Amino acid sequence: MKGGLGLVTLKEFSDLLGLSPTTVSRALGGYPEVSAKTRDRVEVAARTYGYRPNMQAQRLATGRSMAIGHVLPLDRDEMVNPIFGDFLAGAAEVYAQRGYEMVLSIAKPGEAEATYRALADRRRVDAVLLHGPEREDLRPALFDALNVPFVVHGRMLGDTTAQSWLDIDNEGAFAQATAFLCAQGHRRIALINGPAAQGFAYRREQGYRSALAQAGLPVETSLIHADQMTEPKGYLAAVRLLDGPQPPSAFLVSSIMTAMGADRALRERGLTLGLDVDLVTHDDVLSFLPNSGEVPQYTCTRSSVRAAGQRAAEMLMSLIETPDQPPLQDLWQVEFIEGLSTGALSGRSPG
Amino acid sequence: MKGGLGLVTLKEFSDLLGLSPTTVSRALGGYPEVSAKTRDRVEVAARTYGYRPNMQAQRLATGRSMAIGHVLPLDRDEMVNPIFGDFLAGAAEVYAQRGYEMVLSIAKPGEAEATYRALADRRRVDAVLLHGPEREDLRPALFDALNVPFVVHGRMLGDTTAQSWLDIDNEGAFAQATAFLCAQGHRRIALINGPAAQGFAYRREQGYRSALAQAGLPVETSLIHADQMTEPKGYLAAVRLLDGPQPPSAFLVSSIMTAMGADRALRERGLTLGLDVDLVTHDDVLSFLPNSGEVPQYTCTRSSVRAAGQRAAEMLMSLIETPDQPPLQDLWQVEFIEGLSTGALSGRSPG
DNA sequence: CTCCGGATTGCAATCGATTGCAATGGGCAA
DNA sequence: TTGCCCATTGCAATCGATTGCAATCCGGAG
Repeated sequence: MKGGLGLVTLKEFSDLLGLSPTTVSRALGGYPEVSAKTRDRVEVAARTYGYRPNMQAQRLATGRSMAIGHVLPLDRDEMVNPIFGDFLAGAAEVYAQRGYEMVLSIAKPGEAEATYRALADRRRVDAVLLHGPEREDLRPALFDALNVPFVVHGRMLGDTTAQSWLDIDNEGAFAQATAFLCAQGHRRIALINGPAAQGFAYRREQGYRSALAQAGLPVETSLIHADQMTEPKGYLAAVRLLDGPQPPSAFLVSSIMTAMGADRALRERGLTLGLDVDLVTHDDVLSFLPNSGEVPQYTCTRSSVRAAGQRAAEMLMSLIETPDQPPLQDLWQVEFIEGLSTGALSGRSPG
Repeated sequence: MKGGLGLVTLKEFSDLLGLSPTTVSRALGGYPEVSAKTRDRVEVAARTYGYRPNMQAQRLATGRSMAIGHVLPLDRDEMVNPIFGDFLAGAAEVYAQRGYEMVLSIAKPGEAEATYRALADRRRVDAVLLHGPEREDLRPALFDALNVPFVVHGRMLGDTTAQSWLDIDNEGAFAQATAFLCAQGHRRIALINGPAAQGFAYRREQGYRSALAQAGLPVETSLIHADQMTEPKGYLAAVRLLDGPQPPSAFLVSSIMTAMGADRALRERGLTLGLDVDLVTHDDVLSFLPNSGEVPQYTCTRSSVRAAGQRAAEMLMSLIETPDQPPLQDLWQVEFIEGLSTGALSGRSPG
C-alpha cells in the first residue's frame, strides 16, 4: 500500500542505512553534529531511494506549516481582479525557492473575515497576505489577536505605522500624472478611478485633487468617476463624459483595462488619443496586457504588480523568520513613461 | 505561549469537559456512537472556547491532507494566462464548501514536472489539477506512478480514455463558428488562434479546417495565426492580415483579449465590425472582460471558465472520495451567441 | 435480584517526523 | 596502559489528533 516512488518512512529509511532516525533526520536537516561521512551517505541514499520526509509529520513536529495564506477577495459583483494572477505568480516564485507553499482561498464579499480566520485559526499557515485593504478593515486586528504575521498589499487608511505593508505611492503617482497633463495645457481633466471603497482609489483621487489645486484648477466632481476597472466600465465612463455638456480634454485612468474602454469610446467618436485627447493610465505591467515597446501605446505611471508579489513574499518570510522585528514598510515610487496617448495640445505627439 | 484565541489542544479541551479525547473527537467528527446529549455539550463548548482541531495533527493521523494542488504554468515569456483567476475562483469556491484547501504553485517552462512532483511526492495534496495540457505531456504518467488522482483541464492529445478531464468542445465550437461565417457568405476567414503547443488551439484549428472543407472552401495557411492570446498579439496578427495582399473578410479568434486587439486594428483602418468585417471570438466569460449585454459586443462561442473550475473541483473531490471509480470525463458544448461583430455581408447587423 | 446486550465512553497505539539528553566510541595526552 | 574529552550517535518523549478494541453503564427480561 505504500506503493509508488519515494514514499518511505524515516524509520524504514534509517533502518536501511543502519542508522537511527535521529541521525538521518539531522543529516538531512543540515545539523552540524553529523559527521561529513555519514551526511554524504545519507544524502546519496535519500536521492537513490527517493526518500523525502512526510510533510504533515514535519509540520506537526516543528509547529511550522511552511505555508503562506492568500485570500482572493471577490468584489460585490464577484469579479476577480485581474492583477491577482501576476501578483500571485511573483509571490509563488519566491515561496518555491524558499520551500514554502501558497494556500489560496477566495472570499465572497461578506465572508472575508471568516475565510481568513479559518486559515489562521488552525495554524494552517505561518503568515498571511492581505489583499485589497478597505476603509474599515478588521483583518489586521484579527491577525494581531491570532498572533499571525501579515503583510498588507496596499495600505489601510488609518494609522498604519504598526503594520507591515507594501504599497505604491498612489497619491504621488496620480499627482505627477495630473501635473503632467496640466503642464500640457489641459484644464478639464477627467478621472476614471477604481472602486471608491478601495484605499488605493482614495489615494489616487487625493493626488489628482492636490495637483489640480497646485495648478490653480477647480475640482469638478462631474469629471470624477469611480467604478470597477474593466473595459466596459471605462467605455461607459468615457461615453458619459464625452457626450456630456463640457467634455474633458484629457483622461486620467486607473488601469490599462479601463484605458482600453475609454480608448474605444474615443475612437467611436472619431477622436484619436494623443491628437485630439490625452490620456494617462496606471499600468500594473500585467503580463497579458502589455503596454510595452520603445514608446508604449499609453502614457502611464508604471509599477509591476508581479515584482510587488515577489517583494511581499520576501517580507512575509522575513517576518516569519524574525518574529520580533519592527514592521516592514515599502512605499514604491512609480515610473512615469510617456507613450502615444499624450501630446495632443503641445502638438508634440510622438510617432 | 499558547496565546491567542482558539488554540487549545484536544486533550486540554476534553479535560475541560470531563470527557476523553476520543469521545470529543467522535462528537466533533459526527460519529454515530456518541449520545445526542454529549454531542450537544461538546459542540456548544467547542464554539464557546473556540476549539478547533489542529489541522497538521489531523492530517498526520488520517493520512489525508485535505488539500488540492494546482500548478499555474507560465508560458515561454512567463506570461500568466488571465483565465486562471476565474478558474481558480470557481474551484476555490467548491473547496471552501467542502473543507478543502487549495495549494498553488507556479512552474516556469522547464520546471513543471519538478513542481508537480514536489507537490505530490510528500503527500502535501490529495489530488492535483493539471492545467494547460501540452502535446507531449509527462504529467499524467507521473501522477499515475505516484498514485495521486488528477483531473486535466483541457485534454491531452493522445489516448485520453484512461484519464479524467474536463474540456469544452473546442473543435465543435470552432467548426460551428466557421460554418456560421461561411453561411454569412464569407470566403476568406482568418483564424487568430492561441499558441500552437496547446491542445485546445490544435483542436480549434481542426474545427476551423473541417468546417471550411464542409463548405468547399480551401484552407490558406497564410490566414492562420497562432500566438499568445493578448491584445497586442491580436492587433499585430490583424494588421498583418489586413495590410496583406488579400485581406480576409472575417476573423475567427480565440479570446476576447485577442478580439480587442483585432478590433483596434480594424478601427485604425476605418473598418467597423459587423459592417465591414465580421468577427467571432471565443469567450471564456472572464469576470473582468465582460462581453455581456442583451446583444454582446462580440459574436462568440461562450463557455464559463469559472464554471469549469467549479466542476473540475467537484470531479477531483469525487475521485478522492471514491478512488476506484472509472475516469470522469466532461465534454462541454459551448453556447453560440450572435453579437454586434457579425452581420456585415448579410446586412442584418443588429442594433 | 441477577444477568444480558446494546449504547456510550475510554485506553492506548498510531501517524512520521523532531529534538533534549544520555550513551557510545575513538584519539590523544599523561 | 589508562583516562578523559569531544565528536557522533541513539533513546525516548513529543507534537495533536484518530481509531480499533476493551470497558463501562444502563434498563429491562427472566
